[in-house]
Amino acid sequence: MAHSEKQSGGALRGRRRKGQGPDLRESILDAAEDLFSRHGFHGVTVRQVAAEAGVDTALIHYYFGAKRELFDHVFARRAEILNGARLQAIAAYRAAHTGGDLDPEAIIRAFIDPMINLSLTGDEGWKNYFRLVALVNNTPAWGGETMSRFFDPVVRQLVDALRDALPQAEERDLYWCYQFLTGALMLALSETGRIDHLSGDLCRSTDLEAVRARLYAWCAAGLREVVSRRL
Amino acid sequence: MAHSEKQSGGALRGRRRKGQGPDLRESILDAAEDLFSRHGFHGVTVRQVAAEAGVDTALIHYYFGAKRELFDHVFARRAEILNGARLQAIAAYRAAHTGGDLDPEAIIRAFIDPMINLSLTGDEGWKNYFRLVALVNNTPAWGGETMSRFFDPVVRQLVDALRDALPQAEERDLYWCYQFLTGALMLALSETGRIDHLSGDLCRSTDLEAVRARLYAWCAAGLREVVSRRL
DNA sequence: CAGTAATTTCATAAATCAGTGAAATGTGAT
DNA sequence: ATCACATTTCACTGATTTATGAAATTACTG
Repeated sequence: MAHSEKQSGGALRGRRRKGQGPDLRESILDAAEDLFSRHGFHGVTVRQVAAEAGVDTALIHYYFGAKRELFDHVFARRAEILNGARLQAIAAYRAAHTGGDLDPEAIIRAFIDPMINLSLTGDEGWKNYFRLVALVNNTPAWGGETMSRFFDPVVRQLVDALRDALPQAEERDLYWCYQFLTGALMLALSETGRIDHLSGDLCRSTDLEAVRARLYAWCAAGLREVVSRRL
Repeated sequence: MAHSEKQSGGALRGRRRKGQGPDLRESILDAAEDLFSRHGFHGVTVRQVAAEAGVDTALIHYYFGAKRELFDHVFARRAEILNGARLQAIAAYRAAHTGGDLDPEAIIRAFIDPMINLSLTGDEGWKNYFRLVALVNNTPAWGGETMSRFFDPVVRQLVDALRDALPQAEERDLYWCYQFLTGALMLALSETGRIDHLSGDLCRSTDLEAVRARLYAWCAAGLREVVSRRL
């Protein structure tokens, strides 16, 4: 059975893959990512995933086992890349400012930019993935636990850096600010089109450069204010 | 058929209701609200709703027709109350400040407070409802359209008031700020418990007074900064 | 080419789903 | 009491779901 973790590893990957044709395993993940991100876990059937990927449903079970395992594979696939990019961005900023003061806004940029940059590559897969993360983030039943499992380490790096930049800040406030930040960021990256309709197309959900610039300002000013008010 | 709109109106309500027993129609909506808010539309079966409400599945179809119509009834039920409270809060602030300057933060409060207050009543139904709205807000497939249908009018009132308070602001920036605000607000009201776990219980998702005070500061400062930077 | 293991397809099991029609029950008016 | 109508329950259908086991196919190795 290929969906056991042992054989899904990289050692056999070279042997498993054909020289030319499309990688069906990745095609399945792409199709699942696309559909799950739009309709949620329960809104998608493995048959639909199979149809979009152009494979038989049995093949999905062969590679990934149960439907929930397929979902977990989708969620995990890009998490490492994203976390790596974020950790590197935060570390790079810290390395470049060892002696002097740390700028909270720059730290926030290091946290936000990797996501926006990945989405701006135009890779539809990343857009789907961020929609999926936003959906999970707002799923009370198991979203919090899932988010924590994959993203807590990098969030801790963010909070650590913000604490170093704002040593007078109360610990609690940093966490609350993170929650506000991620709520705004996730919704923006979902590109639901609501803002377009609401503003009469004055704003475009897909214009992530507009989001980026304003989100910097929004979060940095919000953080400063929350920290400085004694609540 | 009771699920036709004609007979669902209020005229027959008095005759339909028994003098004593529980209102099964409301029980069904409560159960559906609870389950939909936790697992999403597709994550809930009509049978589950029936079980939680303690009624037969056929009764749900009798009252509400198809499953999607049930969902729409749940979503619409509290929307009017919420919109009324928000419109009144905005209007009240405007009425109290006809001559002088308008304070953007006070306008934001008028938009945020009704939601937090309703959630703080302790009525589990309202908490479920806000979870549901947050879920819909982050549902790309049909969430944007649904949100617009129910909440656009009150959002326009918010934007109008902010424009009056900040006449020098660019129109686009007001909409972007609204999006950031609602992303943070919806996530906070979802009370997913993630912030609790992340902060080592330094923050409590359920402590909406902590959210309220910080969200005021966060949004007001963010708005000022976004508007003042020329982007 | 023969042999072996991985991959892919086929057929189907077993459970569950949304939704329906008719019967049964309750309720209020006359 | 009886009639009309609203409500509730029961029994069920047809479609669809996840998932499996076996067969067929493909790719690689010696």
